[in-house]
Amino acid sequence: MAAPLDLNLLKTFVAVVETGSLSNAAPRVGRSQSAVSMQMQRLEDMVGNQLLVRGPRTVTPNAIGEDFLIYARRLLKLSDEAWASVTRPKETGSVRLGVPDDYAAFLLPPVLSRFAEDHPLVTVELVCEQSTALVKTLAEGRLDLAIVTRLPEQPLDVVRLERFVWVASPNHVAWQTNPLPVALFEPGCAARMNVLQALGSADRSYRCTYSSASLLGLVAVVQAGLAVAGLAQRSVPPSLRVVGVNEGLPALPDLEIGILRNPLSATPAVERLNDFLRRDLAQRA
Amino acid sequence: MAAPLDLNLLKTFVAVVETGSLSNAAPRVGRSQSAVSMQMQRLEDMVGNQLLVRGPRTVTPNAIGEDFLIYARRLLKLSDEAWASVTRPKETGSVRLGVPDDYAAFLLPPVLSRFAEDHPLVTVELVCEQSTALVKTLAEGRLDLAIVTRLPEQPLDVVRLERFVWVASPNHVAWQTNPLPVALFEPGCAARMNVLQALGSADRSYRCTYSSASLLGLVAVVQAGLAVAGLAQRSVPPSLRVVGVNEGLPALPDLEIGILRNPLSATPAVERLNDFLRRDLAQRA
DNA sequence: ATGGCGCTATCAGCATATCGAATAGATCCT
DNA sequence: AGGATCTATTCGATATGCTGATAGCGCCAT
Repeated sequence: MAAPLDLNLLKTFVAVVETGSLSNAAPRVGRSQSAVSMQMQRLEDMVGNQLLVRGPRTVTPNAIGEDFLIYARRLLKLSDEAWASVTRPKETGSVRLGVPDDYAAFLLPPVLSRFAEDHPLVTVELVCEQSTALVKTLAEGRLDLAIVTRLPEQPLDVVRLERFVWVASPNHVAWQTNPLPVALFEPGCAARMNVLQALGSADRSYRCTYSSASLLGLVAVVQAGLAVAGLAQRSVPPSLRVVGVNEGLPALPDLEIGILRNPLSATPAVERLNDFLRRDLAQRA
Repeated sequence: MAAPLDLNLLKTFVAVVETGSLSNAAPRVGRSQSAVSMQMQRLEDMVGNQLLVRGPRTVTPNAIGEDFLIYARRLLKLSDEAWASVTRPKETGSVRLGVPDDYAAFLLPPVLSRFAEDHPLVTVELVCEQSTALVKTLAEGRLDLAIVTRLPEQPLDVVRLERFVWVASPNHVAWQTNPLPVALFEPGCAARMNVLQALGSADRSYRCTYSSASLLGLVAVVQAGLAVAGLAQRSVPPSLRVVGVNEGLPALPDLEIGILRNPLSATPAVERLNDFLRRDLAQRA
């Protein structure tokens, strides 16, 4: 029997093939470009065959490399399964997580998907409300964790800043109307306060044409050209366009995101999700 | 995704479980006992779980270790397949291998099985004859390789020593008969010469009650209690028992095993099998 | 034609991971 | 009690893999 393959080399090989270049694979596997280059050379030396064709702009697998790629993926997957079998978390149970609905729509799905991968036995119940309502629901003990936007003067451990932008319909110029037609989230919402504060500071007169807790309602009004609105940049759907100072609108301050924790919810599952969210949100800031 | 597993550690883990101890696994993976000890510690640290239970004389997997063992074996097998896919030898063709029939019965099957795994496209034709006959067949060009027992004064590169023992029926005491009834292989055979030489040196009178090239014939005579015989220890079937100096029989010298090569057989396939046999026979000495 | 960009390959120096040999400690057996 | 067998640990050597810098090549825009 030959020496077993080095799965780290295989992981890099897969990343190179999937990204199409050594340089782009490097951050993916947490190595420098030169390390990746040498790893691939080493792998080819070990197996005694060329696996990759280096073009001027892209790197592609040759025929042997394509065969090998299938095995590489199978081995890495099986390695993951082996990990899971031996490090299988024993945490079960539910976590009630509160989150504003714009985050539920755009920020959370990949996060929760990754958490579920690592913690297949933990159930996450999602409650979508505005941040102020979440604070209240948590205080009443009906939530374990809540992702919230910080209100002025509210003590909150901020784990992330989120850009906050004006959005308008791509086919209308609602911002040229006076007073400015604005669609706002419910009173008490940090996003609403950000908008009003900016308009107040800029001495810009406005008219509130729509007020709702619903992100989708806001998007519909803006898309119809009836108003502009302030949204977290990450929440901006493709049907709207970002506008700003070029259109004579005042700059909007960033939103500050934090995680609140119910002190009475002390299960390992809550602990895990809390840690996971903290790390993930901070990483992707 | 976690870092991929180190398959070298898994290989060691499998060897430890299969041999039942760290010390016995060490030569199997080509490492010292201390390296094996540290590897297992490292593996357990990495996965965050104990996998092995260390007893005073044996090491066994715990429940988690048994789960992991299954994955370890699958990963190592898949790694072998990946190797084969990328280093698939293109050697095809046949190799005519001559071997004495006691080796054919007991020594060769696992060897050839392993060779076939690594060289699925090579066909091995097996010719079973006594060593002296094999030497002749090879010289006539009808064999490519031959495993033979060295005759006195024969130049042969010995790759292996094989213990040679007296065998008798478990239900009879044929060795107490005078003159000693002996079943022998054909004249010219090294095993036969070993027996006669030992008896001559011990000045023990004997009677040849059976002479044959057939291992099975010898076994039948001995099993019936009609004679004793000298066999390579590895060839001794369960139906016979090993006897020796305790029964008043002279010690038998080891058999010397070597591989002969037809100089005109220079194909890559012959080369491969030759190398493979050399390595394998020497390793299991 | 030239310069800039994007990419891989290579080199030198450094950090660290792994190894073997020696030894300590524990258990078992005679 | 002594010897054998086993695992764990320590220490020093060294092999290995890494990063950062740079050379070389091809492509593209001016």
